[in-house]
Amino acid sequence: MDLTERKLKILQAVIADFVRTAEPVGSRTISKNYEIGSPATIRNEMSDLEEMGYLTHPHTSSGRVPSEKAYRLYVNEMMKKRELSQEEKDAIAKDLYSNVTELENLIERAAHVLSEITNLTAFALAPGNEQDKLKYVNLLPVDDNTVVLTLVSDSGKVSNTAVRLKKPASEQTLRILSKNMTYNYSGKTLSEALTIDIIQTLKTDAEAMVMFEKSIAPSFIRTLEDMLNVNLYMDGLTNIFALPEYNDINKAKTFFEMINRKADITQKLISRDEGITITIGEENQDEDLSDCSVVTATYHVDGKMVGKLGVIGPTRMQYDEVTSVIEYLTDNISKAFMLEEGDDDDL
Amino acid sequence: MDLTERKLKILQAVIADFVRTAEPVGSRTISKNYEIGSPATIRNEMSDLEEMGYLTHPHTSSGRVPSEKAYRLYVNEMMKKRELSQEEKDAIAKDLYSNVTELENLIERAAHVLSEITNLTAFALAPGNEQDKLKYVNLLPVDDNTVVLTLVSDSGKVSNTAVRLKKPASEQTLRILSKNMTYNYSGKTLSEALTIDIIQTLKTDAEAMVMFEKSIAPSFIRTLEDMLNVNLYMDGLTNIFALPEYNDINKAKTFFEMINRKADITQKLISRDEGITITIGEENQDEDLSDCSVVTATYHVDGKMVGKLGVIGPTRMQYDEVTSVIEYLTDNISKAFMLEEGDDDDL
DNA sequence: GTTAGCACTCGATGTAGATGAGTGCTAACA
DNA sequence: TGTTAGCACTCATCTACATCGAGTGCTAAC
Repeated sequence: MDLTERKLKILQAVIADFVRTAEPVGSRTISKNYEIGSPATIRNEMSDLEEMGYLTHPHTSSGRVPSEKAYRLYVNEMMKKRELSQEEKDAIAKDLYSNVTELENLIERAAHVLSEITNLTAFALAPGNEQDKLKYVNLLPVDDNTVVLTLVSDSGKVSNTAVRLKKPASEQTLRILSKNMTYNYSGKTLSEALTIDIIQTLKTDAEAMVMFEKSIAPSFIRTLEDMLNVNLYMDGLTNIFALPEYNDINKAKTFFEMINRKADITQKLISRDEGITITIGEENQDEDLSDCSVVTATYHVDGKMVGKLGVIGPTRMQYDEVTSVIEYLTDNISKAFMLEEGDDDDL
Repeated sequence: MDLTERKLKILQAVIADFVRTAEPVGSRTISKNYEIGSPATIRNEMSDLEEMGYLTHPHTSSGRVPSEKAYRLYVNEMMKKRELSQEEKDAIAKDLYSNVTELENLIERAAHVLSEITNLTAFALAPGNEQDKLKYVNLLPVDDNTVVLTLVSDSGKVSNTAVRLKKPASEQTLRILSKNMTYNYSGKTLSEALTIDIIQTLKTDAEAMVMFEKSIAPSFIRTLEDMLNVNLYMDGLTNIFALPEYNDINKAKTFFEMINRKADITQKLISRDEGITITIGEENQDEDLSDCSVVTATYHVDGKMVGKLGVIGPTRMQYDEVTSVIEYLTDNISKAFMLEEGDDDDL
């Protein structure tokens, strides 16, 4: 079956309506608000669209809801870039630079502004020491339940962390892990290290794998972040309470619990690609994010990526607006960093 | 009317039951579980207790709920100190010191452990540069809507913050405010400055007062905190979802919004007295906290207060347990700091 | 290919009655 | 005089049932 012009028009209408109201959209509504045809015609088309996987049906007698496939299509093909008006831009910039004294502060502010405009949960990743490389990784057993994780970086940063193990580890397991970690991590930049998933390489040794996942990894990530001096800011957390999809207390709870695992989020964000990324629902690796969409953008200094800005919200979000605002904000941040770099001489 | 032995016993029973179940307690329940007398007798006594303000009555045909006055009485007079068993202490200590490498980290960990044990929201205030004093405070107008807030401390720290005003300010207002702030803040330590409420002294000038409250104060507090390097950690935020009092989405929302205004909380906590403090419901200055209780304790180094640890929860909380755990944790933190001080020579 | 018409589905809403936990009051009892 | 049994009354909660209406799918006519 083909996605005819009219089908696209209807799909767009359903998405637009559903994004606005969060209620399943019926054929009458669309027939009334758009000049497409009678309810019956639209019903037929919607039925086709459902067959093609773009719409779903909460129950027999309810309207249609866009599927993730529909959002993906919309984002890839149908979404027009929403140009911000000069007034909007001015308002955002004004907001962004108010109360801002330092760059670090600007990042935090950007998350704030972003969450206010989009009414979603915004996050920002402040720049870290991206160039620094890991030189040495070691696990030293102290007693049955404790090991010391040592990291040394090229720039000379040293970190020793005592890690309590959930279960006692054999010396052999520790040797394997230590060797494996050194092999995989040394020579990598700190941020690269955060993105590497060494679980794969441990598959041969279940014990080592479990130990790494449960005991070592959290401390390791935390230490890397500290060394990177990566800072994650979040804002607009409570915005989700205004969304009907989180009216259920359990949904809200799950969301907050997910958000609270900061470390996870940082890892996820860091590993994202350059530029604007839109990840919809199940496209997210993380199960907890499977009914959320995440939009991120990077900001740069000297052409190097240094940080991220983004939002998390329900798959039903105003992708066009969100994208535009994030883009405008990251542009501004990049610009601000450039100015700052120039300013350095003057100070 | 007198608080007879029996009345106290009944009150204690109501509190114990209500803390456990969050349901209004009826006369039959108490009659069954405690050897006090028949339901009718207990009803009569409860009626008296209500008249005296210790119990309330959600509606005619429901059981009794302790009032804040009852909790206050309980905390002051009836509560026995709950001694932690050696096992409990060991478990807490084990938990506290796991994954801990630095003192800063210990504080964060303490908040974590505290929230896990109490199932409430815990916070911890990490030590800052308490001795440093404010030397100079100034407001410099830049344009109608912007002023630069300058703070200089004894130790030479300087901070310039551009503050956007909600409303344009007359030069006169700025002069008044600037003078007032200098007068009130200079010579004070940074943490003292955080506790001073200069709103009082501005009452004569409504415009200055509003401007201070809405525009200046947030930046001022923030800057002070930065200079102090005070860090507020929170943990167990999502614990409230398990509490029946927050089953209502709006309640949860209000709670999170309150918690998110970190600055406010810091201010409130810093201004708290030494030792263990229990603030119940309306006793809290902040309206948003009016159905919460806050328990805090200080930890010390060299006899000087350096930080705080505490929980926020519904007025219905296990005050005895919470108090014991917080006390044990702050003792441990103080001890750890002492050791660290001693260790310095070795490193 | 489009549309009007109609039967059907199913969640949402509203109402009435039953249930039960709990109170307050009265009168009898120790 | 304090305690208790008994009883009428209150009120939130639950269940069953009817109703409503938004929306669909299908058929037949245009």
